[in-house]
Amino acid sequence: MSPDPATGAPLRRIAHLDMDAFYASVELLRYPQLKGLPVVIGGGRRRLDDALRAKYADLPTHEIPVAAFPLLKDYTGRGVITTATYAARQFGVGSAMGLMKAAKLAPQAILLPVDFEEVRKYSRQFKSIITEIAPVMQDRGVDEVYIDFTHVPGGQRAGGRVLARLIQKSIFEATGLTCSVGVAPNKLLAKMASEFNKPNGISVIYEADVQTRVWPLPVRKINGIGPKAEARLHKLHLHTIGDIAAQPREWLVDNFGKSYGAWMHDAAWGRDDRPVQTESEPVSMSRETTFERDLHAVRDRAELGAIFTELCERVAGDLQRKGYVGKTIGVKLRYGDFKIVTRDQTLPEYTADAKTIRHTAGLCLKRVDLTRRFRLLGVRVGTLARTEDAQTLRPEAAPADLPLTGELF
DNA sequence: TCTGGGGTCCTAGGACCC
DNA sequence: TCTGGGGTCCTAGGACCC
Repeated sequence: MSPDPATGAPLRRIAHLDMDAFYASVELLRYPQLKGLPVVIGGGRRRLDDALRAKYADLPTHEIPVAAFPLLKDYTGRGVITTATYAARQFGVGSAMGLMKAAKLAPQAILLPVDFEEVRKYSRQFKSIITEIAPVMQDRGVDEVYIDFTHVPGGQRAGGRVLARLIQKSIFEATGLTCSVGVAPNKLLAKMASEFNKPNGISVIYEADVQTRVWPLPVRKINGIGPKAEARLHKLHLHTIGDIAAQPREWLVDNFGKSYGAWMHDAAWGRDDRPVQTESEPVSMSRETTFERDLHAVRDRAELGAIFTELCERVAGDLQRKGYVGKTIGVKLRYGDFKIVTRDQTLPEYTADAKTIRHTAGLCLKRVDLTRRFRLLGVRVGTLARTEDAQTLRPEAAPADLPLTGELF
């Protein structure tokens, strides 16, 4: 089953590779004594492990006694789980779950904060191993990629399984990290397939497998069907992907709209011709923060002003470091009831200047209801261009000498 | 003591232009 | 003189993903 017997052209073979419990696995490299134990990564506001590292500064990290690690039950504050080890998942905890809720389910689990530096280091490393073997790779965040196997030597052997194993093995030998791979005719199916055999597994599927291996799955397994669409499908008595595939396209279009309905029909039939894209330009950059307690624009003005300024400075720093400027400045608030509002404003010129961003974001803030307490504040810059391509607003041409710190309005 | 942070894409209405 | 159509930009919200 390598090339198409009719045309002789190679079969399209797309892989999706997903690092297993990536953030947690990276920590286990540093603390191998925690292997097999329930470990949860997340939070990070209280750096419980700072104390740990300070206390055992004279010991290599792998010799720190297990009993010394911070436990989930001792955590207080807002935050969610980024990743849980498979041992921790046994307790019913997993990604995106609130830490306080998780603490009730797995009080004895060890809790470590996210170490972005370390995670990014391993992310770069595993991706460069992949591109050395198979150059057509698309980034999908820190721990996932799509890879086009179609024209890679050996990419057709056993439907891609041989190449998948080579990549898996190369990553493990270089880093000690495992991953799961799905190989399929397209990205949509590859993404599903990579979940079939986790962790450290490989799953190969063909077009002809859609009926037997994909149709029995719940609708949520389609990447792009989230909780809202799932609920609507359930109301229409559609529970499996096969249930969707059995509906006429027009019926789906009538119920879900021209674009989403048609896409859903294609997805249920395993059809997807999106290319693996090796390059992409960012659309926006943002920074946001959730406060330890809900804040009020008037009563907590000084604190909010400082946070606001810092968010603007960080976005500006991100833009400058990465060589971008933007034209649309916006703010985001999340109220105590979790309702989100956004306001934005487009400038006549591009900028990456903290003061200009701060001033414009401040104008946006004036347009939202600030009488209610809120839990999150964010600053966003969109409509980006590379600095060297853009006609930018020079900082000294920005509205001068406005109160830019400690002042929200 | 529910519910992070950084993104993308889509929709939809109004402004504005030809 | 009774109501064109297309196109683009801007803004706000929402779904979804990792």
